Amino acid sequence: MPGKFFPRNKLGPMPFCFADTATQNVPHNIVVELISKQQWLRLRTHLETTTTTITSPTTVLQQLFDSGADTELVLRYFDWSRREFKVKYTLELICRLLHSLAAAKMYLKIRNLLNGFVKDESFCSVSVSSIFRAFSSCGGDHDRSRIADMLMVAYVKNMRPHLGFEAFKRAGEYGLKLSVVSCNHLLNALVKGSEIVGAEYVYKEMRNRKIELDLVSFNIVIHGLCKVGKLKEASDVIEDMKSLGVSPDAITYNTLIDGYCKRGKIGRMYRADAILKDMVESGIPADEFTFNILIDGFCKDRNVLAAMKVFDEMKNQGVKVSLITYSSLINGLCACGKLDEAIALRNQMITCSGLKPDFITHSVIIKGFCKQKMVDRARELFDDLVKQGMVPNVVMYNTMIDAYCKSRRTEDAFALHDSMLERGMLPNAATYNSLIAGLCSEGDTEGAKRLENVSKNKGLIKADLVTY
DNA sequence: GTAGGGTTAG
Repeated sequence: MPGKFFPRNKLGPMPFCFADTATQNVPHNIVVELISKQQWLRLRTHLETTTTTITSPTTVLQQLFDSGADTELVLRYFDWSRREFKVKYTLELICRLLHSLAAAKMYLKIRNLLNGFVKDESFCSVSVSSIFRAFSSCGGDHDRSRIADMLMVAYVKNMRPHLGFEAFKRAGEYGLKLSVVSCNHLLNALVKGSEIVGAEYVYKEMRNRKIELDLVSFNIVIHGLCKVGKLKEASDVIEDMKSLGVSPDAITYNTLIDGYCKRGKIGRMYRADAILKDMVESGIPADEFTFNILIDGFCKDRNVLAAMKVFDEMKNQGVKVSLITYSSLINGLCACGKLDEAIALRNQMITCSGLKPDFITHSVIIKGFCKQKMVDRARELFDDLVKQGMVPNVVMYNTMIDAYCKSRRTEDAFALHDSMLERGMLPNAATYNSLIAGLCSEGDTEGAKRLENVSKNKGLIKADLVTY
């Protein structure tokens, strides 16, 4: 039976092999595990009635399509042949498969397939526009829209937000309707990647295309605008959403409050407070996030007193106090040089709230001690952290090294530099700059020059960063 | 199926 599949044995999951490979492009004696005997019988029937010779996996796929084989079977063959032969099917055949899957409403399978494609470098090098062109040749509008929608999400979820953005634009050109949730995925990816201009474009375009924006869409857009300090615009979006019948929730208000706290100019905490009033008046009580945002905001505003008042209010209202709450406060106290109070608060946190200081809590206090030139106290905590199984990162090492250097304890600094290397951590420009400055301040110009060369050879020093 | 809060050295 030249050029035909035939069964090899009849036990267990039915295997079969390609025969007569001499005249074919199919590797010799490849055993295919089909899931069931029934599946195999169906495939064989399709092939026997439609073909006499098999030339390549691609031909088989085409023949399966043409014979009207059921989609499940075609997909099995598709997956298997890609795995076994490393076949790269043409875009046309892939589209054909996606469309039959869509027609069969096998959306989960489409999602899985697309995710697999998008993880593949060679698929991503194919321009999005050519993929859309291939898509447009078959299937109905509804299915095409759903596939485009899933493709966009696949790009976004697999760290290809630009391709997702591209897919969003092409979908518009082809008049394909995308879902809000998918667009939200894209919006969020753009905001996370600080591509706010892109996010604003998507937002406007969603409105143009009559994709009904929901609460999540608005919250993401507000976050994006806040992230780049466009606070007025963010407030305007809240008005827009209200007029479109979408009520802001705690996340909306918290995002805007945080925006003012972090990006606002003078009077930002006053503004933040005003938004809080709006929020409460709209019937949305301040939650854990709100309090934490305000506490951190006041701390960064160097107003620890106000932060403490918010903290008290938080406890009065029975809102859950967390490690984040304490870390923000401890950070505020450290930044003001109130180390004793910071330590007291940390102890209070452990005894009263049963919370365990984590890496960030430690970092904050270590940095506080270093800033106060209390390098031994910083070191105690540093060692403590290591004892607890936490691993200092490069920033923490650099903080300690810099403090040692500024205290004219270059030897201790170099000892830490060495332990950094032992831990497999790479010193960076900041490390070297501190050490070089330390050597200089001890009058070791030669040593400083040597180290500068080491640093330069690693390509680390930028001209404007040279410290002497 | 998607959205908000704490540390980043010189």
